[in-house]
Parts: sequence; structure tokens; C-alpha cells
Amino acid sequence: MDSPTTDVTPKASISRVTSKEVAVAAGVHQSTVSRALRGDPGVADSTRSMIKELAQALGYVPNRSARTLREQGSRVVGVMVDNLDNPFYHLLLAHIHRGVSEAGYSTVLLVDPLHRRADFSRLERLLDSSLDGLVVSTAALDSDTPSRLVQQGIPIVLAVRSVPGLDVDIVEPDNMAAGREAARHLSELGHESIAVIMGPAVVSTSAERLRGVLDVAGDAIAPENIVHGQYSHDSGQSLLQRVMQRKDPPTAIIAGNDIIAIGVLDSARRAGIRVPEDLSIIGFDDIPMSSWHSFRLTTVHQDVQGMAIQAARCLIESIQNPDHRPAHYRYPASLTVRGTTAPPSAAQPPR
Amino acid sequence: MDSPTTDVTPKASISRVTSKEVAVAAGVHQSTVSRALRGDPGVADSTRSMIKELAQALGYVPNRSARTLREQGSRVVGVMVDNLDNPFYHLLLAHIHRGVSEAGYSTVLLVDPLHRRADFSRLERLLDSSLDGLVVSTAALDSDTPSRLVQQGIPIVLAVRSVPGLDVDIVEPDNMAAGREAARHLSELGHESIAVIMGPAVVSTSAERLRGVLDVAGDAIAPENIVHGQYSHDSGQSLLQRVMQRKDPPTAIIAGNDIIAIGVLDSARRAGIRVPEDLSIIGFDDIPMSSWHSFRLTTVHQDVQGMAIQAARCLIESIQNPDHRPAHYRYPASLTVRGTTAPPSAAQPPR
DNA sequence: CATCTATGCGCAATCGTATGCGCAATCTCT
DNA sequence: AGAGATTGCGCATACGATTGCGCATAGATG
Repeated sequence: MDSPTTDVTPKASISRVTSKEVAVAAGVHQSTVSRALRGDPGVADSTRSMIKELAQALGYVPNRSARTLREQGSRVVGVMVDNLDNPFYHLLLAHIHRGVSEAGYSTVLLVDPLHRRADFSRLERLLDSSLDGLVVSTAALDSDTPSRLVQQGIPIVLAVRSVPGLDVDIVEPDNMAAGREAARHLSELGHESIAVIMGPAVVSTSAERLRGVLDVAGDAIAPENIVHGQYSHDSGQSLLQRVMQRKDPPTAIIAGNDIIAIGVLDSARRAGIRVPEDLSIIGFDDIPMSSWHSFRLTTVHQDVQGMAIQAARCLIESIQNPDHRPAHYRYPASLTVRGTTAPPSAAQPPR
Repeated sequence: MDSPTTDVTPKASISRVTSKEVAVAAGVHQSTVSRALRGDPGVADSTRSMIKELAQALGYVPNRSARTLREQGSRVVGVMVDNLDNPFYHLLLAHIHRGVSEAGYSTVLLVDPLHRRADFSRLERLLDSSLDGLVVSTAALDSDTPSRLVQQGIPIVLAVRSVPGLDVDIVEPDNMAAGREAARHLSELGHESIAVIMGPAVVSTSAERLRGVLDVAGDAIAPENIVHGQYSHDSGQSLLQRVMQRKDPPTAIIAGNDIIAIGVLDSARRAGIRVPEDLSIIGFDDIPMSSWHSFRLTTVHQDVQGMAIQAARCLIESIQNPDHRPAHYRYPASLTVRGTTAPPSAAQPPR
């Protein structure tokens, strides 16, 4: 396997049985097989059942590529995410799946790690026209992938992430409002020194949540207490260490999402920092894990289901109606207070 | 807030541009366009670059279905899992993706919830021939889906789950050995009353791990202390409650996998049961989450990467070589002791 | 019994791409 | 300069399924 990519031409390893072969076996024309199996009325019942049995026996399965080519559509849509580790996407996927299923569409999932750009071309090639549409939930602000896809003529919907200057449906949380909610909660508790541990700066959720936070609590946040990393547990864990090493450590952390927040929480516990007595932590998304007893994370809830269903609706609509006019949907955020936020302790713990 | 953007450019009805249209624009035959773009030597350099520019400008993208139909292969493989919530699969996926990428294949992910059988038909239809192969990591022991797929002539590999009586490649952990490891660890610590909280009984990993456990520690496990549920946090959480309500609650829990184990751990903490002092917990898989500071779960490690790479290799091999003879690979298990197991408190001096 | 209609099925074109083959134009060499 | 070798491109077909159209056969009707 360490040999360089030898260009082996893709070859059908197995001879699949075609409708023509069924036709020969049945003693009818191939078109009759097609009609019989598709339920066309112009076939005698006796012929139809005979063909059906024969097809079954021979293990006939229609070739999807041929059908797609002929029917100009596959009735399969893709959902593209950059990350499987964030459970937020699992719900999103499940609900998008449900939504498009009702319209008779199937779903495949494309995973496209942000950091591995080299895979983009392969992904794009994959899509071109075997998919009828695509929900993209992965685009960095500076990515041109969505626009390339749009140019290819594939209906797409941007979910949870947004990219400016694109004439497509966008379904996203109201990130700025969410950021404001988080900041207001901490302010009202009395925190005056807050650090923000965000995800990648190029992702819309990060940038907008941060703006909302600064809107409300800008005064409590020193510029060096704003740090960016990945949307991951590891990232939250290591960035907390960095932030707490400063001379005046903050009394509260706003994390870019719940995964980061949980990393922060783990990191704090490991360092012997008490949460929420010594340090308050708040996240975004309200993934199921956040309510687990070991975490009980305060967070800003997002309506995943609502967004997923809307995204599915938009996608189906823009597939079926060429005159569909793209719209921009924003979903409100709501604070969910659990056990990781509290007023700052009166006396700063001397260390 | 969520007002649709009013000023929308009328969506240009997108007709996908074909190689023939490019040919007309370039003043050559369609076949020349195809050759030029595919790098066929029989095209003059000047013609080639002219066509390339034109194709670019027109936004030409080859139709995948047509190409697949013509080339008898799509160079796309699928990975089918029943569940996205188990991070174990994320690594599996990532490594399978890497493996098949090296051979020039792309990956799509099919999610097929065990409990929603109705979706099966749609999934099968989805596959038929737009995929060159499939890694199945979802089959219940009694499922006939894999055999149906085999009958359709799609090369498949079973990963991490197995189904008896199928002439395909199987790559799985040595579940019985893993079960024995877990049981031996608890026995050596002195536990004499153990409960087993497993996943669905119909899944091979569950059945086999249980058999391994009973092999070693059958005497310590009362029949009513063997329970089955889902591979989920919720399931672990609620099943622990049920198990601990009995008259003689066990001093240790063997969970079907790490997700269940963490559910058990959360449940124990919520009930005020100290872990590991009052209750030892052990899981399987060693997912990344298990090493988080909040859990520090003792578990039986599985070589995900090794299995994923082997599965990828097998799949590619059986796609490219029609005479491929299926094999059965078993990967060893190794105990990873962390903080959730200890001798039962009665046998241990107070700390 | 002849004519009309409905029914059942075959013929052939089509979707977009890839490719073997053949013909024409250009180039090479004596 | 003429014959052969080479190059560049068009023609036609195949991949497998769907579908409009038309023809034949059966049954119905006067």
C-alpha cells in the first residue's frame, strides 16, 4: 500500500444483472420490464407478476446512475459538516434526515474537515450531479466552496454557518443575540473580568457570538483575554490553562460552544479550580451532554430542531421550484442556567 | 429578525452545462471536449487550453451519473453506521476515510438507526449502484441487509460488527477476549457481585463481550444482574438505577461500551454513590471522552485505527480484485486502568 | 362478418460521458 | 516532390433505464 497512487481504472468487479437480462429471461422486451417494475398501467397483470418474480429471483436492482441520468435527478441530498465530534450536528442531521425523508429524499453525509482543505476537490467531484441538493454546515467565512457549488447549479442551503454575499437560503441561530445573552448573564452575576475562549475565527458562529459578547460586556474583557482555537474539548482544555496563567485571571469564561466549555470545565477541575465558586463557565448550543450530571453546564440554548426542519424545507423547496427565492432565517437564543455559573467569590482566591 | 431578504436577484434558472454545449461554443466535437479535459494525448495543446478555458468560463462540470454509467464505477464508497452518538465511530470513520482516500476513493456516510427499520429500503435503494463499495458497521445479528447487499453484487466489508454465515470480509475486535479482560480485572480486585449493563442483545459486540465476561466471572454475576438496553448514555443511566434498587446491589458494573459506562457513572454520582469506592465501573472501546478528567474511566481499549485501516484495505481490494477471498480479522483488546475501578470497599481500609 | 376500440407490448430516442476507429491534414525523409 | 508516418479531430456507439409513439392482437359492437 506504500506504492504511489497507481491509476487503476475503476472496473465493475461484479457483473450486475440488468433489466435487459431480466427481459431476455422473461421473453419480453426490456422496456416492458421497466414498465412492469415501475407500475406502469400499460402492462398486463400476468406479465407484471411474472416479471416481478423473475427480477426478484435474478436479484435485479435498477442501476441508479442510469436512472439518475435519465430522470435528471437522484432524489438524494447531501449534508456536509466539518466535524462529527460536536453532538450538535447529530441532532441537526437527524432532523434534516427526517425532514427530507418526508419528501421522499434520502440523505448522505459528507464530512469535510476544515483543516484538511486538500479533500475539497474530491468532495466537490463527488457531488457534482449525483446529488440533487446539499445542506452545507461547514463553510468558513472565507471559503469559496459554497459559491463554487452554487455556480455548478446545485441547490444548497447554508445551515448554522453563514457565508456573506451568497444568494442562497441561510438558516442560522441569532449568534449575536446569543452572545449578548451569555454576556448579560455573567454581567448580572457581577463578573468584571471575563475571558472568551472561541472556536476558529473564520467561522461565522465564532465571529458573531464574540461580537454579541463584546456588545454587552466589552468593558469586562481585556483584549488578551480573547483567544481563538478549535471547536474541541482539547482546545478548551489547553486554552484555559493559557488564560489562567495571566496575572489577573478572569472570574468567568465564555466558551465558543459547549464542547469547548466542557474542555474548560475539565481543565479547571484538573487544576483544582472550583466551578462555579472560583470560576464561572458558560457555553453555547445546549448539546445533550451539557445536561449530564457530571457537567450541568450553563449554556445558551439553540433551537436545533427548528433550524434543521427549516433547512430541509428550504432545500426541498429550492430543488422542486426553480424560481425559489432564497431567504435568511435567524433563530432566537435562550439562556439555560445550570450549575457552572455563580457570582464571583468576594475574595479573590490568593494563589 | 427573520424577515426574508426582500431584495433578491431573480435566480437564473440554472441549466447544467454539458460537454456538448462546451463543444458547440468551442467549435469542436463533444468527444474532443471530453478528451481535452481528461488529458487524452490525442488533442493539440492549443485546442486543449482553449477548451479548458471555455469549460471553466461556462462553468462546466462533468455529470457524475453519466460518467459512472459509462465507466462502470463511481469511485465512491459508503460507510454505514447506526449511530453517530458513539465517538468510537468518529475515529473509525476518519481512518476509513483516510485509507480509501489514498486509493483515490471518496467517502459518504449513511446513518441507519437500528430502531427505524422503515428506512432500510430507502437506504438500499440509495446504494444500489452509485457506490462502488460499502463498509457496514451497523448490522444486528439477525439483519438480512448485509446479505441482500451482497446479493446485489456490491463489495462490502463488515467492520466492528459481525453477522454469521456471510462470505465477506469481517474486521472486528476480539470481543470475547475483551470481555474476559474486563471480568478478570474486576475479579482480581476482589469483586464478587457484578452487574452487566449491555447494549442491544442482537448486536454481535454485546453478545460476545457478555460471553467473555461470563467465561471468567460467571460466578459473580446473578442472572438478574445482566440487563440489556441501548448503546447510549441515557440507557446506562436508567439501567443503573434499576440494578441498584435490588436487595444486594453489586459492587461493580461492566458496561457494554464507554457511552453506557459514562451514563452509569453520571447516574451513580447523581445518586450519591461514590466511584470507585462504593462502585467500580468499567467500559469498552476507550473512546477519547473516557480519558477526560471528569470521567477517567477504566476501560478495555480497542485498536480502532488498526481496524479502520484494515477495513479500508479489504474494501478497496475486493472492489479492484474480483477474485478477492474474504477473510476474518480479529483485533486484540487491552485493559486501560484509570480511576473508576478499585477493590470493593468492604475489603479495603477506609481512606 | 366487418369495423372499431382498447389493451399489451416492442421500437427507438434520450440522458451525458468516454473511447475505438477511421479519415484528413500536416510533417518527415529520401 | 511524392510516399509514408504522424498528428488531430469527428463519427458512432455503448453504458442502463425511462418513455412517447405506433403496431398488432384481442374483444366488443352493429
